[in-house]
Amino acid sequence: MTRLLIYEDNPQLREGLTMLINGSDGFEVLSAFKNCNNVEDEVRAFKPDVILMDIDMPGTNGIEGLKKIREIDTDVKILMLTVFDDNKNVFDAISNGANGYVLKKTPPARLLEYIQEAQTGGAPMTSSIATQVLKMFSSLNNEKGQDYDLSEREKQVLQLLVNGYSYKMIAAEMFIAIDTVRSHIKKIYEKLHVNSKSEAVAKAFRNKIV
Amino acid sequence: MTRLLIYEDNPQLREGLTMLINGSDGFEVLSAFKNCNNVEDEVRAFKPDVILMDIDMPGTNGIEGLKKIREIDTDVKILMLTVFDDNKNVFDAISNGANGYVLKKTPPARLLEYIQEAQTGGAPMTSSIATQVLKMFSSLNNEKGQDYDLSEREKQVLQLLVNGYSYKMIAAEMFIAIDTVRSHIKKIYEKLHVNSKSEAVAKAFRNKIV
DNA sequence: ATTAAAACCACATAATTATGTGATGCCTTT
DNA sequence: AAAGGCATCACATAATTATGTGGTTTTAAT
Repeated sequence: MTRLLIYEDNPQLREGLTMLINGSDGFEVLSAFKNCNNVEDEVRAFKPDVILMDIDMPGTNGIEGLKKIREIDTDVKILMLTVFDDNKNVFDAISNGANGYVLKKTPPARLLEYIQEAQTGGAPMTSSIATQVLKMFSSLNNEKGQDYDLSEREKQVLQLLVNGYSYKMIAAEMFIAIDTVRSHIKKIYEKLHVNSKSEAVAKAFRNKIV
Repeated sequence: MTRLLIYEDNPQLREGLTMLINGSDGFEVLSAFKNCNNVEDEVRAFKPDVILMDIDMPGTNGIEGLKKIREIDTDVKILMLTVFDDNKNVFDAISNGANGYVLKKTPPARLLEYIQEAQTGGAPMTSSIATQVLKMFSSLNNEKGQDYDLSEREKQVLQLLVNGYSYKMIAAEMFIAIDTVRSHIKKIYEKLHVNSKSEAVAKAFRNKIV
């Protein structure tokens, strides 16, 4: 038996969801609330398996509710409900430990499947939401800016700078004179348009050169 | 009519998929191959809507095949097939522009739905795969290590260091004496266990203090 | 063959950074 | 009331870094 709590401000939808779920074998709605004002107490009291959480609610919105719940319970499965596949909310929901993210227009049969999947450790997502997630994901990992035409040797030096090496240590590490290290670094600064070690290090991180 | 290419080294599965899809209204398998050796030519020749790509193939594996295809065609939808929800492959597939990622054990009816969803811009994923993705995602963004008990003022100073400010500039920016800046920085070094500006900057980035 | 870039080295000087030792006032916790 | 952390400032010195000028040699491109 999957035991649920529902948070949804729209009375029709709240009633509809409750009826649908209670009318299905293996599911039971413990209670349904119209806001998240006392979400911590409610979750503690009912100990549900799965929570359906509307994103757009007056007062404490769904993301806030999600955060509150995650502070006191990291296990309960939380399925976010929304009308839009809104980029910002998807990101926030995922970052804060939502287990799934589905559109409200999901057909009832599908929704029950999603609930079940969430309970068994899956991460059900409407495929349009999944698209958003993948886009964010690949953009996060593929934007590795320019490499500023650093030569191999210059990249090595920059890498060592990033690792906190002094000129002297770099010279020893690379078996070259300290003046050569200076030369390389001067060239690196020109190419990166900076004029200090820490700026170079910062730029290296920001542009994922290292 | 959704037109597909299939890449799958296992003859039984290849045949099975072809039969299944060809036997379904609205789907047509243009051709099925046992490896990706000539994937570019084949994609160019057939111009499919969707490609089913097995991950684990001898020779050019599915990830390599994916990369090859994406070099010549960024629009065709590519659905990765795999037996395991293997972390590393999921990551690579997503980073390289796969449109979906489903387990081979997906029931036939579901698979057809997934193909359709992929074609219409969705990102179908077996929910266990989606779980992986969400985990990677939130680990990427939530691991903000310790904050090393930096005071507010120290955080400000560190922030300015990261932005490439010199002591003099920090003093001006914060309306304090340069010696005070030194004090703060000395304390910061102690707390971060470093002893140079660039190490502090690097640590700030690595631990997402800034 | 000439050019250009990269990699290497040297000397010199100015600026910045690192480190130590003190000191004062404020606020919070004990 | 005392203790500790925080924020502020001062003076001094050593070390490191930034910058300029000027080289040689090797390698790759035109």
